Amino acid sequence: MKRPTLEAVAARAGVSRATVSRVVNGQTTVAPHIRDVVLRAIDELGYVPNSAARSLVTQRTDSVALVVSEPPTRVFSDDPLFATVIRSASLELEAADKQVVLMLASTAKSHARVERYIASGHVDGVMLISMHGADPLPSAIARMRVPVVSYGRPAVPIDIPFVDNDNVGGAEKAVRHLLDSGRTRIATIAGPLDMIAGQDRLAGYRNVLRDSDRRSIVAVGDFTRESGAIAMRQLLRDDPSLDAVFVANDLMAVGALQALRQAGRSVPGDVALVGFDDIEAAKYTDPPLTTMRHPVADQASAMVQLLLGLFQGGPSDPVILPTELVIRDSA
Amino acid sequence: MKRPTLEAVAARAGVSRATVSRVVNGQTTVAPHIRDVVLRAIDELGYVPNSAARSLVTQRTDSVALVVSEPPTRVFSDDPLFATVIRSASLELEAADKQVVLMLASTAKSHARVERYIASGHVDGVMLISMHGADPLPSAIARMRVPVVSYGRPAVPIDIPFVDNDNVGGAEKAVRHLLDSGRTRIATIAGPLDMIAGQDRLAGYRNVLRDSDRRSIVAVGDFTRESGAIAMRQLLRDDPSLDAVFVANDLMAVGALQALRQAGRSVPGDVALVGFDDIEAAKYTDPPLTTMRHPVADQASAMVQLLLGLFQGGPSDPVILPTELVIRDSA
DNA sequence: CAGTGAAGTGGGAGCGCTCTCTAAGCTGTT
DNA sequence: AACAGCTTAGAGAGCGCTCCCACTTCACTG
Repeated sequence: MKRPTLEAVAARAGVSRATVSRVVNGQTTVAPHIRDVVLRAIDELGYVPNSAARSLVTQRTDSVALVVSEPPTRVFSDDPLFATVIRSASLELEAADKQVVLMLASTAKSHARVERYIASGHVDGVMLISMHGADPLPSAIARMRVPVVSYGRPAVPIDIPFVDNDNVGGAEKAVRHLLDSGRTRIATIAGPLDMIAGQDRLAGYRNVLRDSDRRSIVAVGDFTRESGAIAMRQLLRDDPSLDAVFVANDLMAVGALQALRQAGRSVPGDVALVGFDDIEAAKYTDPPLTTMRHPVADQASAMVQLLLGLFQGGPSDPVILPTELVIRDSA
Repeated sequence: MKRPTLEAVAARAGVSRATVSRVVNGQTTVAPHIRDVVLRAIDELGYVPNSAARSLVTQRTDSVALVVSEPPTRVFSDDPLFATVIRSASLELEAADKQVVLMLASTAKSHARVERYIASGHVDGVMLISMHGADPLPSAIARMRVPVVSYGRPAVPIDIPFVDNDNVGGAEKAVRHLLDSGRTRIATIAGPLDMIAGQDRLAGYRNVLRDSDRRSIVAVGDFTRESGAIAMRQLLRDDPSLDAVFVANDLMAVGALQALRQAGRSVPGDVALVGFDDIEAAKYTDPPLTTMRHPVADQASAMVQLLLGLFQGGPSDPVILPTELVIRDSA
């Protein structure tokens, strides 16, 4: 009643275990008629290789971990990003015949668990999604002898390969667009500075303003809509004559739009607004939001490809994907 | 340079492999001072048990598969349900020290892959999310000798334990609420009839109308907003004097609301509307939607508990979770 | 003081597989 | 006819672990 083993198949086919193994693993050094006999025996017995036994000897598991090191509520509910990443990565890995083990690492306890799991050789590699600088997990995992890639540049300077979108360049493009359209007092609502996306987008903004000798006007939000509204109100107090704002993500831009309307400023008449991310809602705001689009799904599959490459001794150079200015009505 | 084994720890601690194994697995039949020596050796060597070797002999893997048998785009983008289920199930499994292997099974090819994976003993159990009747995967997996539970009652009559919300009872409650508030011509926009949620909610509607000797007026949608609008227009043509509609999900209800407005009917003045699911958007429609709330996260964790129970010979009785009428302004 | 039993430890088999090494069977060349 | 050189199959070791069983030790009982 228990599952058939290689041994059983070998007995039925009248060959040795080794030969069956060769057939199962697609080796060519088996005579065609023997092959057929073996395949029939496999079929009749419903044989499926035992993965534990196999990986015990091969030292491979054909599965990789997708470690999401963020508070669980944020992960799914608030941010469609994660869903897209998971879906895209899953699909890409499936094509390579690898399994995805999803690990949500929010608490210290689950961190320990993740580390133990990875250390125990359960997975061939790790894909890491961790957005916050204070997160100890990336360094911990990087120390292990297992291929790791990161979704997004790690917030602490550790040497693990990553795939990121060009946050700096994207921000530069956005701000330059505002300059080119004749705006002169350009403020920014930055994201949280413990996140790379927050840092880099602010850096891009500063780069362009510095090059054009303009003063930067900065308020900091935390990537939520509410914080965008609050920051916008603060900017209007700080510099009532501003005529453009680069907002580090669309969610905050939506909040900013709201605050601007309440303050009686028209967009883009009085104030031009450029967001970042091109989320779904950006199309439906009033006016529709000009924003920087970056390819989330592509980034996820690039991450998978990077990891798969690593398995075969491929390069570990970071991959930076371009962003694209989507011009709608707000700027 | 390679990972230390039990043998190495045993040598260092000056004991046998068996003793180290006992310590690692928390058995109590080890003298305290020996225990300490072993623990120190483990720590010094950085020993972590090899999971493949362990599961080869124990026949357990401590991981379970979460198989999502739906088109991949639907899975995440359109429906926050999946995200909630995945999050809730992950959290619950983590507490039980089990891993989640996420498998998206959309194509026939990936079906084969999922079956092979499960058959190969990679996981101790399977949680299945499959909403459509024509899906062959539930039956295929049910045939294997592995504990399986389903999120939602399987659309085909196969004998696998499941956790579902009370779709029939919920629909009954909703329709009864409409009756109780004095409505007399109550129509319904049903969901797709190859889905259990579609079938059951329609059945609940019919039950109540039958008992109160009223004629049922049915249009069928596919759970999308557009289909809700279309169905609503059709209902208005079929029976212009209807004064209430039970809509099988909120997304369609949003569409219906829109169609009613276009047709110049006020809600709830002319037509009362009750939805199902209590999605986020239901709060923000105009008027806010009266709807049936069901506990998605609870359902997911109940599914996990059911599966964990199965591992220990627990009951395989279906679990049905109650739904709750959330009265807002539309009815 | 022998006998019993509990507690603690070690030996060794074996989980199901892969892979190296060896042996056997061919073909083809001189 | 003999042997090199190839292809193909089998034997056997071993991956790292658990767990059964046997053994030793020591306390306690009659």
